[in-house]
Amino acid sequence: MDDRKLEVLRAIVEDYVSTQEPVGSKAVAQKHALGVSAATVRNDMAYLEEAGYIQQPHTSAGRIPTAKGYRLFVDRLGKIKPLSAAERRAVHRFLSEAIDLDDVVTRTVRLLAQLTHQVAVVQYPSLNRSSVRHLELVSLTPTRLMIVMITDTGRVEQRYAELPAELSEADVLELRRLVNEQLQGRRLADAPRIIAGLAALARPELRDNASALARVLLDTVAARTEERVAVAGAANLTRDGNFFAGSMRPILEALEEEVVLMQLLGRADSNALLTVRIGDENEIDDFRETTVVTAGYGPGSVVGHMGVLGPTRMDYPGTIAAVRAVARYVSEILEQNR
Amino acid sequence: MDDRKLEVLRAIVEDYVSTQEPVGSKAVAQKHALGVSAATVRNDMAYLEEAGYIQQPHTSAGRIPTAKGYRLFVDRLGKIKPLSAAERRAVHRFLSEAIDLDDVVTRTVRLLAQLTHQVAVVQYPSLNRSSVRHLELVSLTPTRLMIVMITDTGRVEQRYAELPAELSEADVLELRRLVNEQLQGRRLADAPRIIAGLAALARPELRDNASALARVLLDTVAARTEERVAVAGAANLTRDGNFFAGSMRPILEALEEEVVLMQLLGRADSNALLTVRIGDENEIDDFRETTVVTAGYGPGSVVGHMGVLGPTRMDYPGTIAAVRAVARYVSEILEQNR
DNA sequence: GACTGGCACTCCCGGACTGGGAGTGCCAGA
DNA sequence: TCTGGCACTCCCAGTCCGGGAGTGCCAGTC
Repeated sequence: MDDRKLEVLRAIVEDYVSTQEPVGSKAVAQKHALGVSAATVRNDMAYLEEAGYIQQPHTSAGRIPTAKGYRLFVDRLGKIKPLSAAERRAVHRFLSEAIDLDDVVTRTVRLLAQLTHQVAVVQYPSLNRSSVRHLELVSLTPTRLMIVMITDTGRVEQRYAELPAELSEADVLELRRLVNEQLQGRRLADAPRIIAGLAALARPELRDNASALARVLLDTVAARTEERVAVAGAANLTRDGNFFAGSMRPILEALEEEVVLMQLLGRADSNALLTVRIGDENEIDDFRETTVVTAGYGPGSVVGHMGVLGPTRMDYPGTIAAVRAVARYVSEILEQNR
Repeated sequence: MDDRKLEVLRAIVEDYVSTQEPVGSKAVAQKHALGVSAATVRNDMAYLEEAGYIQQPHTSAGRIPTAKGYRLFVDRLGKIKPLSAAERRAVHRFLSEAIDLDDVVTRTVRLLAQLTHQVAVVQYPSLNRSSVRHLELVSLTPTRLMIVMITDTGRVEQRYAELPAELSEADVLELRRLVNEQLQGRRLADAPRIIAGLAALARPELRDNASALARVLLDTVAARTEERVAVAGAANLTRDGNFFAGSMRPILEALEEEVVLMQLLGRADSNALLTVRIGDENEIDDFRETTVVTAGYGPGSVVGHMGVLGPTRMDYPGTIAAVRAVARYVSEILEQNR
């Protein structure tokens, strides 16, 4: 495939993204200074269509890119356009004002939605990849205990335990020391094993209570592996003709299904810094017309993913740059708060 | 206004809600067994239109209710239809499986959306109306302190404080005792006053650190009066012809603006068990075509509001029943966890 | 006086039709 | 290999039109 054909493809992608209308040979020849006539462009277009990069909505209409065409564009043609200095400053300031983890995530997801004009999705730092920073036990009544777990990524989980026997304040102190000794600094993925042996380490008189506590702890670290995600920018779905009414419904529904969102984010290859899945590269049926751009973030290692979701016809260079920049800033912030 | 006219209005509201189409005199006379002819119904309709309860989209079309008409329907004609026993059981089971406050709110908002087929909104228990159950101080480094505040409604807030001087473990214990002594059981609304006097109560050597801590505490209880809300069921906006594309955008946008949502929920008269605001009774422009049904909830006193939001053309008896029932169950659950 | 059947009238809605325009494919010539 | 020309295709928006649903009013009946 020669260079000019690639240029024609680039022209089609760029024009179609900005106008949302099939682009014809004449427009390409004129606006993009290829130095050839419309007829020549037509020949190239015929080739590109044959090869599956573009298609015609109907005879005698202009061409629009296929998923395969976008893929080629992203891989070989799109030069990522970095954020402006002003944008970078704004991102930085907005994120550094966050007061806690919840706030970081909320701000991040809004920022992404605003920068990209798409729907943004941010996964909370995964519990599995976090470690225990501190466990707090608070005695509510002699037989009722509140457990608060704080992770190094700033997540706070709380649970209640009903105890089989009464517990004195001194007992609570002892249990608190025990669980912290055993669990502090440990990765949550390793926690279940440790918790299993916990009761055996307590004084015999405390053993019943300790195992009740262990059961709840186990639930805290394991069962709630279900991950949380934040979403923003749903209104962007209605942007110009982003989605025609018909295909909007299932997407709005999916946005409220953690499972689906996690699939979209998680399928991202964790090794890659940034993943772009275009159209039917998403294996979920409702997202055949959708592109998902995701990036991992975290202090050092990846503890979660974030991304945006929009029509395949999106501004790839801009979107990719925004997602990458925001993921980096968030990682920095988590690093600082470590 | 005689009884038959009211019956005609009821027929129009009910038919229009279920068919979404202007209803004509013939349909009313036939289906609703009023024992009179279509011509008579026409006379009544002319009266109802004159009085502002119904209107004609255009000459020679059927009638649709106005906001005033819905209002009359809700106030005088709608007999609330209670949930079925099966529904009640399902609600109860689903909510009682919640593991913490976050989970209660998440489940509640989904449940409401599903029961009513509308957009549901649930406010987290207001910090202002909660009291402090426990304050936990965790020393991260000698000059960095994590503060975790737990309220009696189960909310957990965390903050970090940078300290002017180093703090020993014993000092942390002392401060923890001090702040808990002073604040435990106090309502958050009263907390700022108490916190202001906090530093003065500490040992002179701890005073600088205590006031740094106090500043952060103040921020925790006061600044974050900004309330949180959960939303679900946005996909229901696309239901049949619920909202025409044009009016959907601003509503999706509003759903991501806490401020607007709080306005919608909060304007609810706190004394009323249940509030229905129809069409232009909402003072927000984008919600002129929208009805909001809200209820307060809480253990004993009201600590937050929940509700649903949909087109004025909604199933009032069913929606009202659902909101009321869910609010009651949630209140019960909070009562139990107190 | 309240109700009813009849009737003329209004207006929306969907389908059929049409002309213009944008874009294509192909071909012959440079 | 590229280009200008040309016939062809098909969408789109506008117009026109008939059917149908619903109304308002009126004169007649109980």
